[in-house]
Amino acid sequence: MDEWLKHSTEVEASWVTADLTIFTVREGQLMVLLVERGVEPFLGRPALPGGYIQKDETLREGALRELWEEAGIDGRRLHLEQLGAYGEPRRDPRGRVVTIAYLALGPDLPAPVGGTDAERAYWAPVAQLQSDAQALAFDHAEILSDALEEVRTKLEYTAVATAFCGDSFTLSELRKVYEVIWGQVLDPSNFRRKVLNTPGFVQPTGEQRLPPTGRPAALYRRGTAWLLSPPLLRGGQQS
Amino acid sequence: MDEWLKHSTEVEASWVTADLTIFTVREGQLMVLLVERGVEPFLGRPALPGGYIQKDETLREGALRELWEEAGIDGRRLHLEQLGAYGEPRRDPRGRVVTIAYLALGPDLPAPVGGTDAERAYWAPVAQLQSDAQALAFDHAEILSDALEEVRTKLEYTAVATAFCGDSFTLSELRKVYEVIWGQVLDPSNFRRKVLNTPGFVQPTGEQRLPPTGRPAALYRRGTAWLLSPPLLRGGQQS
DNA sequence: AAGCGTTTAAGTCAACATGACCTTTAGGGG
DNA sequence: CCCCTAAAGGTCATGTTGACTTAAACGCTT
Repeated sequence: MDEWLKHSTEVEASWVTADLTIFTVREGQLMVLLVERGVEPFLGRPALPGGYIQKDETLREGALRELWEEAGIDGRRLHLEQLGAYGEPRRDPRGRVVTIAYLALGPDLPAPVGGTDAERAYWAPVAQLQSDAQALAFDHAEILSDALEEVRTKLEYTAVATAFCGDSFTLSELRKVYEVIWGQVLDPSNFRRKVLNTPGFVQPTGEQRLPPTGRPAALYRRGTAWLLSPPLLRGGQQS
Repeated sequence: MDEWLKHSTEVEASWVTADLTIFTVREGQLMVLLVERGVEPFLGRPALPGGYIQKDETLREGALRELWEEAGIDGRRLHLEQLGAYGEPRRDPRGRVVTIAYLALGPDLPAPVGGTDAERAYWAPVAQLQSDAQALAFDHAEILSDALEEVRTKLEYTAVATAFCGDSFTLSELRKVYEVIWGQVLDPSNFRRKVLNTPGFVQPTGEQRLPPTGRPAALYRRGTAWLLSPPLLRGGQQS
């Protein structure tokens, strides 16, 4: 590979990893999947799941493989999108490691199983992590923060909220996703009106679901639209 | 570095590059900066400017350095944001190369000077490139397409349009940015009302500018807000 | 079976935002 | 001095929003 280096000896090979920020809504909270590191550096510290990209896989394939290896989660049914690359020269004490951060979203996911490196995988409430962000390994606190901001924004102008719901869901469940992630209560009636008036956001299945108490709720599945127009803005809704 | 590889011999080091999609508005068109490649592969083919990230620089610093080396443009005054990572295993015939794509925006920029690798740098109209996208080297057509989509969307809900204008600008100039990038004509009066009613989007300088013909236009500079609320949606404006 | 609590569903209304269109203002050039 | 042009500002019918109220449909209790 050395013959490519023409102008500078300052170029060197890097290791490329994929790290995943996996969000789900559980018990009325936004949760993120963390692993307890089983190897140095940051041994024993919580971290986002991730690992090295292999020779013949795409970045996305690598992210999916790490998700499976480290937490036993099949990511093919999750919403998975790239967040961005993080490559500060000293973000990893071992050398130059550039990580490609992925954002994954899913409905209330199964409890993760331990990974191959004897890591322990578990769901952690995001709200609680914000206070002591120092706990996370590498620059994972920054990645998590960016991921959260990304999700909050995307809720407004895409149908990404449906990724947190199952195949069919009630409007209350969908609203709960917005409320948990935005951290604000939304008016049920206005929320319903907006969602139903946004073409392609959701479509009724015709089925119903019985809540623990109260009137049955109609079920919906996600519609064909990804971009919402008009968007669902979190503005000054008070109550 | 080899002691890190525990589970697989399938991991190998990668080369990490930065590629830039630099947009500007010139002559009523959206233009992108291209270079004619001076080395193999894709010798002589147009490509986005870019090159290898060096040992001790951040990804962003590398992007800025390549911009300077390949096109003689000082990017410190440009809006520069990361687009994402592109890492298909065979995107570069020389081996595993992961590129971090950056999006740069600037006001009508000076004609670029040739780069160090005897590349010729020039502005190309984006609209014209869409037709024969095959002309670009590597996966740069895909990167360009993603960059364009990103800019179109960000115009709606951020003040990024001001990055295409100089330090002070008229509302007509700002509107022209939207019209060129969205490819649709906007009503001048309604555009003015929306921009001025969006808190922090622009602020008046008190100065005026004389157009070639017509009434003098008030000058504005960018305001303090980055996110626009309410956003400037491109919906069904007809005329 | 009548009443109650609860949740979904649907309606009301004033305030505000939007798109289409029109009028006025302020320059330069003939 | 009139005309052309572009900026600036106004009008108005139509939609959308947030706050709030009312109706419907279930289980549960009495």
